[in-house]
Amino acid sequence: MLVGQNPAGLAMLFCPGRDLFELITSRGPLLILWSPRDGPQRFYEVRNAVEGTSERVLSEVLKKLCRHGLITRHVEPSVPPKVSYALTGLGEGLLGIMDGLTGWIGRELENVEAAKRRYNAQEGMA
Amino acid sequence: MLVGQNPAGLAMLFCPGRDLFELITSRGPLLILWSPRDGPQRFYEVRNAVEGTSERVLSEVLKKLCRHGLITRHVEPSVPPKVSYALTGLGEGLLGIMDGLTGWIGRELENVEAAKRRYNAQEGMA
DNA sequence: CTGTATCCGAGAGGATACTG
DNA sequence: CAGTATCCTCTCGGATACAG
Repeated sequence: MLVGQNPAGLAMLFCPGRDLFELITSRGPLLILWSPRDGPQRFYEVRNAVEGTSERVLSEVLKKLCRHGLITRHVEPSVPPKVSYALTGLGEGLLGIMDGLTGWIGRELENVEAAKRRYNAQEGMA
Repeated sequence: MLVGQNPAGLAMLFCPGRDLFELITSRGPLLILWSPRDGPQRFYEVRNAVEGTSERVLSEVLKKLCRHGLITRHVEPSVPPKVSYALTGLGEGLLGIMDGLTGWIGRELENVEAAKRRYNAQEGMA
């Protein structure tokens, strides 16, 4: 089920791409994906960069991102082990798209806030 | 807190725009926003279009979308009442941006799936 | 028809401790 | 250093019943 009579292009989204869509739009992944944007990062670097995400979630998400081919995981067999994560082309592409969204938010935020104020004002009288 | 040392442009996102971002990326809103894309829709029309979202969530989300100025709510004072929801310019703009994302998913989905298969294959041996 | 109120279960995600 | 395991809370979202 889920979205039957909706415009095409959406239907496409909510079946095969559903999984991917949810990955992208959940809280953790975006934040984490942003982290290695300027070059590969070690586990603890990502953790510090994101700050506010537990290690449990972090490793979980990193695994997911790997599995979807958005980042790569490189292990250097030494003691202590060094593991670094880097964006793939796919991941970069996604970030590019998300820039569209963050850009839109940046541009329109003021309008949205204005709308909120108007809405609240209306509520006040009525 | 939340994202301190991250690249600029992100910081912008995760403070004032945070609220808006979360609205956009939660499950209900997107689906619901898509519904009145081809013209105003009544409450039950939206409900039928989305199918899989409870009335509780639906009315809640519609209210939020209203408050953020993404849709308008028009009440026709009759018995029984007729209420219709329509996209605003702001809402249309957002949908336009989201098309970017759905488009990307559409184009790259195959690559993502391929990456998954590769990942799983590697896991098999190792 | 258009909602609001109430209840409830599943799952996301945080904190902490421990292992290779 | 790089995780995994465990526990636990808290919010999201579904189902249902009822009101204007």
